[in-house]
Amino acid sequence: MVRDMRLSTYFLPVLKETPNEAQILSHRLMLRAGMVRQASAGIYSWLPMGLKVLRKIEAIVREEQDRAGAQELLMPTIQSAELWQESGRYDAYGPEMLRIRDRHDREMLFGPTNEEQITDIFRGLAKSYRDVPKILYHIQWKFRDEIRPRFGVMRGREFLMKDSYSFDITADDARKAYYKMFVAYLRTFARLGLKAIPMRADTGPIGGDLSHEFIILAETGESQVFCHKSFLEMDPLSLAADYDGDLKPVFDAWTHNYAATEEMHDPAQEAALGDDLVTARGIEVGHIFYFGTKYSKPMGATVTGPDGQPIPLEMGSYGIGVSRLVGAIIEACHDDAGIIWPESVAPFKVGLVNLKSGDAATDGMCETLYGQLRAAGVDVLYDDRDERAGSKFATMDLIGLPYQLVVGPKGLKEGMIEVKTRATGNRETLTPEAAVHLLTA
RNA sequence: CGGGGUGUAGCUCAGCCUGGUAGAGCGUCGGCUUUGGGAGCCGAAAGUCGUAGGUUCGAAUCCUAUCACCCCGACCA
Repeated sequence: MVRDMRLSTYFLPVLKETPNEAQILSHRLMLRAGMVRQASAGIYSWLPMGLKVLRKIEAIVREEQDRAGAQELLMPTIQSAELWQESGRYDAYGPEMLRIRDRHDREMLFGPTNEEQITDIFRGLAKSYRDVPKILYHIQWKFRDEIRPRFGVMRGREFLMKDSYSFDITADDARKAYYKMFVAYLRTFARLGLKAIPMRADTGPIGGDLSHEFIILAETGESQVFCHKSFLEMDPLSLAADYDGDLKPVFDAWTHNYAATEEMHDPAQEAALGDDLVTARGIEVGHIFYFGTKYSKPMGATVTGPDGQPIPLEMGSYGIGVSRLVGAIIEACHDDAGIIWPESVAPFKVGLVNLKSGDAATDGMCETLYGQLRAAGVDVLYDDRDERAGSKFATMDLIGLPYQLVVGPKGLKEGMIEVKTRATGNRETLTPEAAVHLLTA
């Protein structure tokens, strides 16, 4: 834990007014809460509190990938054009790819994704059918030179993405890898405090039925989505995910009901659902594909089979927009006063509000509580500034920490302090001991 | 890339039409008073008016070019 988290010294440049550059809500709140600063169109610097949230999301994504048996590595942001020429995508990608020349005039690019890179790694180092199955992933910055970046970090040009790649020798095994990632995604988004619904996605020229977008529901979502209402009741964390077992039943349970994005929807099926149909706005936060030998064949990625013959690798790729999730979570979790962080990704669990900085009694009590909570491993942001109460409350509501621990002279006279739950607005008057107990439980 | 819009103090904006050498609120800094939901008073610092040309005695203001950013569309984790 960082040594000291006092607002008097923490770099949290909150804005009272909304900068003109931001239109969408999450973008406004991120700027106002001092989380990011735009560097140029679609490119952002992450300020301390924004980075803290980004890291928390990243950690959850990583834990769930690891749990599913994926192994983390790290590939570079800058790639050689040669690999992309091999797969045929160097020309296909178009101006969305940021192309760079190094001092020797060699063609390079800032990676928009890493299929070629991972295929190159795997073909060079994995030689036998015994080297599969494998799922490899990394969490790395990508660049896509979008025609029109917008919505703040939700559609930036530079973005942090988790991308996994699976390697198998049969389509059947590849499907098992797909199920693992499918389940890992359900768990990941649920842990992030989101209701994510897998929806059939367009597989493009590759064909097949194995591609899903994970869409979270938010009123300000970018696209229209349709699904059976049963999805709203399903809880991914309640199911036991045995990654060594058969995950097909889980996959089936989550895919047999109707769910579709605007591009894929089917009015006939929707009409048949009747009252069970939910129409909502959604934000795509993950996308998984099975694409077979699309890259392994042109790039010559094979392993030697039991019979001594080369087998082209069956592959899939699985993406999560990590930086996009920061904005997406805010879109799904906010009110008029500001952000309401799910506890799992909150930059701090508790905001300690000293209502009368400079008063011996409140200062003393705050120091005591601050020390006790930190000793118990609770992430606390202590507002020790010499500001008025109203301003402190407004700041706390804006930055959306799950709990506000309010210490003022009035309450202290009675030996009491207050705990406010940001999500519900509920306030409880408690003794300091009870409050600490509540927040460390 | 097509269409629309905006660039003036850290932020939100006024001033531009009708040219005369830059303002307000918030924030910041100092002081006093306040102290349970973005307080009040006094004082201060802070802007090559996006940039470059042009017109003019004189340009934030008029003209031209250019850059940046935002919105709608096509495209996307």
